Amino acid sequence: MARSTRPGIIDVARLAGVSLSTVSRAMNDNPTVDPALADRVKAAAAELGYAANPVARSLVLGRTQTVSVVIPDLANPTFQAILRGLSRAASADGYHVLISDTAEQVDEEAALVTTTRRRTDGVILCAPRLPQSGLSALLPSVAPAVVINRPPQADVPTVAADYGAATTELIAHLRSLGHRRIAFLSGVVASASGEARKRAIADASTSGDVEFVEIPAGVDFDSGAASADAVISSGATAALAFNDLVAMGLLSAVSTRGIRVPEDLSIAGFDDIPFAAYTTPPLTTAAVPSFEIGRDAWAAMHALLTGGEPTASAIFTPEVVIRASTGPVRNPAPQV
Amino acid sequence: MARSTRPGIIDVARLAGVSLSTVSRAMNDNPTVDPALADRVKAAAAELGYAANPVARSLVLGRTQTVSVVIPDLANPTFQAILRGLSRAASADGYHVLISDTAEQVDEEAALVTTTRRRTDGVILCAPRLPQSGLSALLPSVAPAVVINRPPQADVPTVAADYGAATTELIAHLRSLGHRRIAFLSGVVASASGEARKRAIADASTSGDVEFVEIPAGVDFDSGAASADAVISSGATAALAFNDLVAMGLLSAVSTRGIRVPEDLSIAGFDDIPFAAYTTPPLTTAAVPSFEIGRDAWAAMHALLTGGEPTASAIFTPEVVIRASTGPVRNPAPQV
DNA sequence: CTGTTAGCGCATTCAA
DNA sequence: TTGAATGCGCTAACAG
Repeated sequence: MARSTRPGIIDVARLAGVSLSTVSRAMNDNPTVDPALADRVKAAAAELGYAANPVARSLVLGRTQTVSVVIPDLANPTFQAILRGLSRAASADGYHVLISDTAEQVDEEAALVTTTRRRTDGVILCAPRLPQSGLSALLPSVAPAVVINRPPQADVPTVAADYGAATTELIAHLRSLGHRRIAFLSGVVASASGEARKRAIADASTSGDVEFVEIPAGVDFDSGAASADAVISSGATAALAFNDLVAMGLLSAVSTRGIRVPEDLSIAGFDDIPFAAYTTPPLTTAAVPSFEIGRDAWAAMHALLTGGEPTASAIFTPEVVIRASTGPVRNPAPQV
Repeated sequence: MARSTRPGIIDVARLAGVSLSTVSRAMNDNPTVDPALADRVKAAAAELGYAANPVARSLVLGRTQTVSVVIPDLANPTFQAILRGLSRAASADGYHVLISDTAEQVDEEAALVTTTRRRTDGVILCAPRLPQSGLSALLPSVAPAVVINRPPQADVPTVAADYGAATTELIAHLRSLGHRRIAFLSGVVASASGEARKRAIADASTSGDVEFVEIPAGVDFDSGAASADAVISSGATAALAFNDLVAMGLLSAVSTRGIRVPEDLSIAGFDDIPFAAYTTPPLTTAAVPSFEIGRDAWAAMHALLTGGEPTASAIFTPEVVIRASTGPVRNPAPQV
C-alpha cells in the first residue's frame, strides 16, 4: 500500500537523526554539509521516497521553475511548432510550461497573461492579438516577459519572423513569373505579422507595375476555401494567402471548381507548415522556422530568469520555398 | 511606474482598516463577513490591485488549480487535438494546464508524470508508452489520474478510442473492395492502440480469406514514406497505415514512384487528422474524435477533483470515413 | 559544520 | 461578526 500521505522533510530528519535544516542542505547539495552526513540523509530520503514539496519551495524561493505561454490558437500548426520548440528547450533547462489558449479572444488575452504570470516565473506571449497600446501597458506589469512575432518592444526581448521581407520576396517571385494582378487574402484577425504583410504590399503596389486586390479572409483552412469565388472573380492571376492554412483552403476550393493551379492561378502561402510540401500541387511558401523561434524565445526567457544579459531581439527572415503551386502567367484571367 | 513589489494581504488590511483574516474572508466571499465591510475590503483591494498570491494559496489549501498533461509527442496532430480539447475544457472550469512532451522517451515518462504531479492536482497521461506493468505500478502513486488511449485501468478513469473495432471496420471495407493481400504498417513505438490494431488483424487473418504483410514503420510522415518500397514489393493491393501521418507519407512516396492511388494501391489510415481530407487523393481513414477525447478526459479529471462520482471509462468507436484513397482491386500486384 | 529560529503569503482554527 | 494565533513545508538567516 502506498502511504496516503507523502513523507515530509521532518520524517527524513528523524530517520537520519539530524535536524531538518541539514536535510534541506543535503538535498540541495549545499557544500557546507559533511559528505558522509549528506549521504546518510540522501539514503534516508531515498528510503522514504522523499522529494521536497515544490509548492512549498516555490513559496519560500519565490520561483516556480515554470513559465507561462499564452497562445492565440492551439489549432494553428505554426503556434504548435513554436510551443514544441519552446517546451523542449525549457524542459532541457529544468523548467515546466503552463500553457494557455486564448481561442483568439483578444479581450481575455491580457487577463490570462496576468493571471498565469502570478503562478509562474515569467510569461511568453506568442503572437499576441492585443493592440500595441494594450501590449505596452501590459508588459511592464508582467516582467520578465518575451514576445513572439511582434515588433521590438521596450525593455522586452522579442523574437519574430520578418513577414514584411517574406512578403516582398514572395511578390518578387510572382512578378518574375509575370503576375501583375495579385489577390491578397488578409487575415481578419488583428496580428502584427498581418500589418507587416500589408505594408510590404503597399510598398510594392505604389512603386511597381503590379496591383493588388485585398480580399478579407480569416486565418484558417475554411476561410481560405470560402474566399475562392472572390479570388476567382477578382481577375487575379495569383493569390498570396495570409498563411498556408488559408492557401490550402483556397487551393482545395478552386481545384474543385475546375481551376488549375498553377496554370490558371498561382497560390502562395506563409509559414511552411508540415503539410505544405504535400498538397497537390505542393505549396510555394515563405518558410518560417517556428520551432527555432520557440527555442529562441525560451533562450531569451532563460537569460532573463538567470540574470544573464538581456537577449537582443531576434528576427528570422523566412526563406521563400518555391514549389509547384506557383507558375508563369499563361492567360491573364478576364477582368470582371 | 509599476510598484516593484506586489501588494500583500497586509497592505489591503491596513488600507481597509481591518485585520488580515477579514481580508482573506472577504476576498473569498465568506458569508460570515459583514457585507458593508466586505465591500470596503474589496474596494481597498481593487485600489491596490491586490490579488491573492496563488502559490501561497496552493500551499495552504493543498491544491494548485492546475493539472499536468503528459504527451508522447507534441508534433502529433492527434495529440495536439486532444490537448486542445483538454485545455479548453479545463480552462472553462478555471483550471490551468501544465504540459510535458516526453519526445517518445519511454524511460522518462514515469519520471515526468511523477514530477509534474507534485506541482499539480492531478495528471492526465495521454497515450502513455509505458508497458502495462509500469503503468500499474505508477498510477496508484499519482492519483488522481486519468489515462487516455489505454485499456481500462484499475481505479483510474480511462478514455480511449477503440482502435481494434476501427481496424476491423477498415479491413471489412478493404475486403469489400476485393483486397485480399493487405500491408499493415505497424508503428514501432509500443502503444496500446497499436496492440489493438494487431489483434484485430490477427483475428481477420485467421478467420478469413485475407492475408496480411506486417511492415514495421514508425508513427510519422517520414517513416511512412520510407516504407514505400517495402509496401510495393510486398505484393499487397492495399495498405493499412498505423495512422494518417504514416499513410500520407506512404501516399506521397508511392505517388512519386508512379504508383497510382487507389488504382494500383489503396491506402487507409487512422485518426482523420485535419489534412487527411485534403491529400490527393483524399485519405480514407478511421475518424478518431480527438478533441472530444481531450474534453472527456478533462471531465473525468474534474469529477475526480471535485469528489464527484468516478466517471466510468469512456470509449469512442471511430467512424470509418471512406474517401478516394481506397478503391476496388484492379490488377493484383505481382507477387515478388 | 550543524541546530535553532524566523519567515515566504495566505486560510483557518480558536477566542472574544 | 471580527481579530489573534497557528501552520501549510520548506529555505535561509543566525548562532553555536
